[in-house]
Amino acid sequence: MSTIGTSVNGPYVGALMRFVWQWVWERNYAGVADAGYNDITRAHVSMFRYPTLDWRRPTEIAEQLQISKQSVHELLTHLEQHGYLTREPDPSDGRARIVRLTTRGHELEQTINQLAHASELHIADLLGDRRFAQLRLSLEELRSKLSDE
Amino acid sequence: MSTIGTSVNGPYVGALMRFVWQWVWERNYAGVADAGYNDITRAHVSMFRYPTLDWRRPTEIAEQLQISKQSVHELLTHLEQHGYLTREPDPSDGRARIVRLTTRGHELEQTINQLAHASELHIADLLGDRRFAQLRLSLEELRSKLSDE
DNA sequence: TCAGATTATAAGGTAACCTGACGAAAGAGT
DNA sequence: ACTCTTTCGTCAGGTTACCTTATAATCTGA
Repeated sequence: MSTIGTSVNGPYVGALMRFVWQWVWERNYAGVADAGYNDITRAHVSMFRYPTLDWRRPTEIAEQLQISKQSVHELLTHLEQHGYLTREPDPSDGRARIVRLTTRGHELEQTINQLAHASELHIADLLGDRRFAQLRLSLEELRSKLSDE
Repeated sequence: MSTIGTSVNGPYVGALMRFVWQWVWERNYAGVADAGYNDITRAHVSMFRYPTLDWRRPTEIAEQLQISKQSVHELLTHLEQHGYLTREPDPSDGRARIVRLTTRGHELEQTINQLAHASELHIADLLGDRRFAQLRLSLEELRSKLSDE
């Protein structure tokens, strides 16, 4: 029995996207663990999905991850305790702090980015360049239109 | 700043799929809540993503949802307490039980299926029939190849 | 027949979130 | 300069959705 929901004409694209995304995510997280990062969880890894954690403020991170400031605070505390980053006072705002990645943190970030890139290449390879480009174009259009609503 | 990870040539398709899938999922779950189902959570709704919950065994459900039997047990207990299903003994196996949807459970299932279908139509509409068909074909191919690995 | 597997369930634990409240600092209006 | 409101990070405490381990009942195969 399939694990994918079905419509009249075949599986739902929503369900298919969930499946592919989960495959990528599992692969990427496993890669992080295999690289020797055994003191962080999935939630910590997903904080790195942005351009970078370096020079960012906790509140800003919370908005982009769509989780509460408190959750971000806890995740940052863990990463700080394990030597991935420090939180320094913001010279331009006495209330705020700024996240600074340590060398170890930069290495982790680079590992995560390389894994994401490798998964991307893998998918492109399975689909062929032409269809991969079409896929990305359609997905970008969906993202753009859906975020306008 | 974008909430989507970027590669050299644009956003990662993995990140884009997460975005679209989350949009669909939020919309569907909101639809369930709007239909008046306020005594169930996201976890309960996701149990209905399969063909049907009717006539299924808890262990079977656990395998397909990829969660533990205990988690399934708790979720089923909640659904049973709120009148969506009953668990009856399996005549062919004294250890096992069989999930039976009540009328209320069937109504919920139908609501969920209609919402999923509506989201599918919405996406098809945004993309146009031709590109939607291409998208589904590519996603199906990815699912098929990825699950073979 | 009886050892081993499998079913549902119980008990207890944990990760990843949440809300609400707070002091400190910033910014706006008077 | 002085309040008023907002925003920042943080603390305390709670919930949800999972998990592992264990167990009684039952089934299965040698």
